Amino acid sequence: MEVSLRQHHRLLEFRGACPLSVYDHLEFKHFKSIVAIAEEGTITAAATRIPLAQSALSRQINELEDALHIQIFERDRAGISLTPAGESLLRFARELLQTRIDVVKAVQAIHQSTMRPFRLGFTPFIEHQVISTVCDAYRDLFPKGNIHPENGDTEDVIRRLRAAELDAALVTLPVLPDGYCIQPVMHEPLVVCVRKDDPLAQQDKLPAESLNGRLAIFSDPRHHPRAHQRLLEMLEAQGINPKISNPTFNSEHVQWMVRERLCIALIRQSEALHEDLTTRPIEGVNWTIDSAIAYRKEHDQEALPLLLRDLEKRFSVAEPSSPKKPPQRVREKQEQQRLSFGGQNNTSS
Amino acid sequence: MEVSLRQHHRLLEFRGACPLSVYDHLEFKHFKSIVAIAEEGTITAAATRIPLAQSALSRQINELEDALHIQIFERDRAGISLTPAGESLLRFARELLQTRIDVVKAVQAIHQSTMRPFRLGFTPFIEHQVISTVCDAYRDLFPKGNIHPENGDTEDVIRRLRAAELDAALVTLPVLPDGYCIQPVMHEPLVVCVRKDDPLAQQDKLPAESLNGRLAIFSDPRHHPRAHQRLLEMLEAQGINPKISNPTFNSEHVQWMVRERLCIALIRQSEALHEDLTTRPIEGVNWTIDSAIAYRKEHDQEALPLLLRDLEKRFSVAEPSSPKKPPQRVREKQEQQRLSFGGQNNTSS
DNA sequence: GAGTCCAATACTTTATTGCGATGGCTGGCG
DNA sequence: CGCCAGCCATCGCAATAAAGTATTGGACTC
Repeated sequence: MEVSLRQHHRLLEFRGACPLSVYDHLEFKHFKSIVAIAEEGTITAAATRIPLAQSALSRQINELEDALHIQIFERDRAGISLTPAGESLLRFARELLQTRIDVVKAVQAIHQSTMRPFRLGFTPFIEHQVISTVCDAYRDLFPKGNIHPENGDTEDVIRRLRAAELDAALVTLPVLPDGYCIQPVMHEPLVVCVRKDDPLAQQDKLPAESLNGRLAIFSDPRHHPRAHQRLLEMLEAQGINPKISNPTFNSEHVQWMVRERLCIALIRQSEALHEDLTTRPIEGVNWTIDSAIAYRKEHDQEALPLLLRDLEKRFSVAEPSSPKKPPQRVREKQEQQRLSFGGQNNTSS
Repeated sequence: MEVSLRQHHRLLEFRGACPLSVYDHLEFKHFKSIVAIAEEGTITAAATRIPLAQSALSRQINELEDALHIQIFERDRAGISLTPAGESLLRFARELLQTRIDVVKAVQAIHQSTMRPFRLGFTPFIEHQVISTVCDAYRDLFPKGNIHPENGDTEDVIRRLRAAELDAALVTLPVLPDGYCIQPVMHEPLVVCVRKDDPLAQQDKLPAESLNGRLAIFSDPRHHPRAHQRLLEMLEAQGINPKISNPTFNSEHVQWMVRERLCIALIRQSEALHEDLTTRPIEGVNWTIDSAIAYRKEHDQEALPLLLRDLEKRFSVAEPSSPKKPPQRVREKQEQQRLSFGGQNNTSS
């Protein structure tokens, strides 16, 4: 019986499974050693920090270099320094060590209480597609986790974020980066919406002065005071005196106002337009609506670091002005998904 | 002497350094065990695959769960299954194990021959900003590495990629995904460039039929035969009969032709325009120029997997139609870099 | 109720790692 | 010039951790 077991081991070593390989000689403890030596400058100093005996650390690194056939350090008098290979390895060592911490924290959180729900605030100005991308990312990372999106005005969302009633919030800039961090996710140009038969539509870019007295703004000071104020400042800097309309986030409403020749308005470039309307950029300026995810630096949501890391990938494949299609990964060989010059999808409604 | 050393150890355990922590109980070998158990369904089967004794594996997992205070597996009759926490952990385990392999391969390559240069092909249609982003990513990952960008026509670049004379290539789609893989990096809408005083400029979206007989194309069959053919097909599908001009990639040249009323032309939406010109989308279609990085599946460039991984992050922060600014990471609290509604940068030349 | 399959446990054996000591090397300093 | 100090590599030995062997006990099947 015991003989047959041992034979199995032998046999399996030659199967395609995943038996011993060179890579197995590299463990997280080696990463820690490498980081410590690189930071301390000597094996001796690093050893006291690990903590470990100097001899043990020296041996550990030598055996690693031997197993991997990589010379990580250059030993010369009075110390030890990184080789080019070691410098790259150091970079990855730091990254992976941090990832390990994030993973453990997140998985611990899932275990305790099957993970408390992730409370994601968002403001009315955030596009739905952005919210769903964030939710998808979360569910992909934590299949059994719960994510609770809740909307609210910017100040309200920020206040709740700061009060730890939210774990993260999707907001549009500008916001005061006070007590929390932000990571941008999308930038979208702002353009002027006019009737197609408006004289302004003749021009390709609208001079700022041509908007004076006609441009209405619909942003609500209560929904996002800083953005509202910033918008007024920017308009003033361009010599534009806007009409302050009743606030609304309803794009249909805004477009109706423009169609009725009551005003012209600023809208997102990607907004679906009524057929009587068109958009024009403003000459000499480059205003955008910037969406970002905000979170407390001292957060207690263990899922957050991994989610942020994943979002960096999600908001990938820069795709100007067509906010559809979740990020597609075409890594290994497969049907080429998108033949360019391809879709006949109508972008307008 | 020996006493003082040991005292140092004691002291340092309480410093902020990086002494023993919970996370250190999780090593790569645990990841391997978790993956094996999850895939095999029983500890016994997984143990023969690792290879390891069943008892050892059982203990290893139990001790890990104990140290991390995470229940990874659910033991019931007839086997073992993942808890929700375990499912998430499994995901990260696979990812990190692959990363470890990629890291070791890349660093080994740096060591041997101080890493052979990374030969990156690109075609004339690739925006310079894309190339520089890729080069930046490479240099960031491998400070001592060399990257050699070389340009060429699409077929030439693809041929050299297939012949292993290039390690990767930035190309515009479509290309036959034959023997190599592609990973998209950017999509850019194609629009029609017309004079501002052209009657067509009155319209907001140009009906396909209005282009018939006027649209000239400048794509070179030699530079990219498939894209050329695809473009012709797409035009034909819309009933557009194009004028075939002498091929050129010089945007100034194309714009000059349009300014001289010789034709109208398809250009990238983000192209800098002469002041007499403007652009209009074509109604009912959504043509884009798709940039992608192509590489052999059986590549021998060890830097490639890590570069691809990093590029997923680099081409981040979807930023419609303003191809500037390398990706900025605003992770930890710092000056909020971009106040929205912010720049007064002129996008046109 | 015997057979089977599986995880967990007890105990033994092996491997790893740690420690202290030593030697070689280099650079600084008297 | 030579001595000392600092550093890394190596060695022998001891402690610890991990793996292996054998066994137990539970649960399901027939």
